[in-house]
Amino acid sequence: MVHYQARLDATFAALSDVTRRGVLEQLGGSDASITDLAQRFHMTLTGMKKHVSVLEQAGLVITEKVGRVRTCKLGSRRLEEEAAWIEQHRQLWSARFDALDELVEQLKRKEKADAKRKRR
Amino acid sequence: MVHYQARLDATFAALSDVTRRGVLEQLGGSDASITDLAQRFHMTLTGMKKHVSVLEQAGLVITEKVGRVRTCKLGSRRLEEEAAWIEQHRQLWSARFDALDELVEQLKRKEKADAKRKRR
DNA sequence: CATACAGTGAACCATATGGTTCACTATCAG
DNA sequence: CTGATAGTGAACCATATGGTTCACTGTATG
Repeated sequence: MVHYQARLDATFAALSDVTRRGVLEQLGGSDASITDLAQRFHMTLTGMKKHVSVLEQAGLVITEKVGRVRTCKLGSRRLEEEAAWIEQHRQLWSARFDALDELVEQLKRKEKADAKRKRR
Repeated sequence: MVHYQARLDATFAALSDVTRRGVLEQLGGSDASITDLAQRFHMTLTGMKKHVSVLEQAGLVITEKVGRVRTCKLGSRRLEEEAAWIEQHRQLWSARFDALDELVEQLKRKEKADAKRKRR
């Protein structure tokens, strides 16, 4: 569990930049090259390359270079640890303030509905 | 929704430091003064004050100074947005992997069919 | 009053971050 | 072969971060 804290550090840091969150959303739609991403976020190739490296370091993105183009796609890490950490502390909050959280209930219902839909 | 991104920035940045996550966990147990926290995390008062300020800025901690001691406790924000963001992207990840599974299944079925056809 | 204690703010330091330009390599297309 | 294209790495820059020390204010307390 030595790496656990460092990993949380890296992931939360990766997520703390609006451009990088945008890249993740973009890659959620479809894979993209560095050039694609650089254009979409109005940035130099070099700048985007750095962001992608940060995301790759955090395990959130995988890249592969074939020919001269490097293709980026979502990584295999699924933010379970981060979700768990936040959930744990959301519960702490809730316990302390003893208030019910409508949004999460909505999310849960939505999840269930999604799951149901997927199952059919 | 202009503030939305800035808030995510601030919160994820606040969570990206191991000391600050520690402080949140500590405050989950009980309220504490700056001195308490500084001692527990082997840091100067000034250093801890900065961390607390960052957490307060992100709305994760509330402080109140009475007499000469400033008491820190968990704030009213409960990480709903961050949980929602992560959950949303966990689902994206999942969706992509489901799609991949489906593709593999299709390939398998196709292979079987091909094999059958060849055998005849 | 005198002294100790809790916190604060300014200044400083080293390192990290987010971005650029520029020079370069490697690959693709004609 | 020639040019254009995609990416890379080094150097640079401004600002942010995580920490310190030091001087200071305000509050308790003997």
